[in-house]
Amino acid sequence: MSVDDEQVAGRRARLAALREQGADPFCIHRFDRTHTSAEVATAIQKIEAEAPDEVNWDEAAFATSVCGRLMAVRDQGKSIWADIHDAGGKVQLWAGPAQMGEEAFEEFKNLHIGDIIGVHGEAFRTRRGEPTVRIKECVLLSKSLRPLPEKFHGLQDVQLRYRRRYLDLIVNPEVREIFARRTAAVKAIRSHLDALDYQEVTTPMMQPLYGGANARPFITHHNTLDMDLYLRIAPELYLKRLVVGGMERVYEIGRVFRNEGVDASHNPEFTLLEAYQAYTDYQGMMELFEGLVCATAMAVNGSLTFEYRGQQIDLTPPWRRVGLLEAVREASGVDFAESVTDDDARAACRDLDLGDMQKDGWAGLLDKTFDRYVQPELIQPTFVVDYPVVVSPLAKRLPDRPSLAARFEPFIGGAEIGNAFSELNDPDDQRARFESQVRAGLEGDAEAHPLDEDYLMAMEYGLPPTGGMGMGVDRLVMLLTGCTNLREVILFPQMRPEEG
RNA sequence: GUGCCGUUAGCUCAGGCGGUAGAGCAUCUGACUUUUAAUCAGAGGGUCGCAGGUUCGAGUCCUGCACGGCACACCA
Repeated sequence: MSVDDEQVAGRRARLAALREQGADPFCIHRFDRTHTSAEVATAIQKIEAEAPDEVNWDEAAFATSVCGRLMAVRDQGKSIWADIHDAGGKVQLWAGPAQMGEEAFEEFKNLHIGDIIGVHGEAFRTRRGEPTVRIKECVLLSKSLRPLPEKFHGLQDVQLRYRRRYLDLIVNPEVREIFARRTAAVKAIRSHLDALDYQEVTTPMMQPLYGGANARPFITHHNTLDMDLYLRIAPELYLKRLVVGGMERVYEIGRVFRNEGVDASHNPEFTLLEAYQAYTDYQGMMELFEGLVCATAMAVNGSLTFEYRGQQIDLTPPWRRVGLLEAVREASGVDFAESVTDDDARAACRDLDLGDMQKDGWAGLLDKTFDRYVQPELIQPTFVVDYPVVVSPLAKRLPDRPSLAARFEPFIGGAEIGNAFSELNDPDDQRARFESQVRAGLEGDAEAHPLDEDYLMAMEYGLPPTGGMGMGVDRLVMLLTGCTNLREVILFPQMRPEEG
């Protein structure tokens, strides 16, 4: 018999005995708690604060009902100390035969670590200073049939932590803390935009045509409509339709799906914020970005400075702005503005450490050079501005340099955390850009945009000048919480099945 | 995709040169009325990731596979 069977069998035997006695814990529907663990501690402090002298807890103990998961038992024979954990923390319990009766005391000894219990009793503070509930009555609310991971080291196995996140949350308090901070971040993003009169909307996740980013989509099928649909790679094109419709400030926080590799900074589904504001441009989006990230940092860390991978980062605006081509020229010595053709660019890059360049054109080499020589140095928050139009199919041209787009990407700690631009609103130019994307697709670019006639029609009705931005929420949370793997900030990251 | 590393009890980890597998927590039994990683005494618990190979003998050496971690590559 394996140890698993042995421990599970012991717990099941106990459950069977309870059912035999007509005390099936799974038949209990509710428990009316009067205090959470945190509220017990607060109530005790309040009594102490109001007492003129030291509190006599023999008299001052107050009635309470608490509940949670049994996580530790310190059995001393006629006196048992135990801890239960609830959402906000833990509270100590004290069980003795005099308070709860011999029979109930013996029943208490039959509990297993992991059981969910409810307790009626009296709260006091022990001589050692621990807020404690002296048990008068204990109710088993749910039987835990499997042994929990070890209490001291917690759950370390990374696979188990992600595959059974509930165990990770039960035994690793710092994990609960990270997700609490993630929730605070999303809340801060929402209230920042709400305060600026942005309207939160939801747009289709299943789209007949995908767009708004360069990525390969997931394909699904609708049976009764008998049509393939794409899981969205971005909400962009729908949000801009709403701006055409007169919603001047809109945003969406939601999941997008990109059919690409999985690693420490990529999960196939992730949370993206996109916001659009009519009558502003990418300069306006820079201010929005600074405000959003600072508000989020305050919510997550209570500060505009934080440490990431040993580097001290300061988010105080205004952030540095550098031109993409200028930054690349300074870091690598190659001026892409002087190269016109793909061959020119390859020749200019021949001395750089870029690996195989055969398959790269001008834009690909620019991208590679930036990634290799510029991006790792962008530790302090930096807006990299003015991207080539050829890699920005939805962005407006700069009036004085029409080969460049009014677009920027913000970098923090060497990581790209978003993308923003003045939205292209010339439907003829947009059609030409789509057509060149379609050509790129035919030439083998799996991530090129398809042509979206319906979107072009919307634009022909008139899109006001508009600034738009997107921000990777998971990546921002990762930075602000000091996590170096995206999976640490996603509750259920995508994993391969364990067996073949 | 490539390289390196990992996979041993429910959990956390040891296992020197190849000789029938160990500890702590958890579980079970006993002692103990202020403990908080409680303590003390004892017991049970293993297809050593999977499949082959070498060998008299494999947790250990070799090959393949699976899953994961890190780095690089790809990707935005």
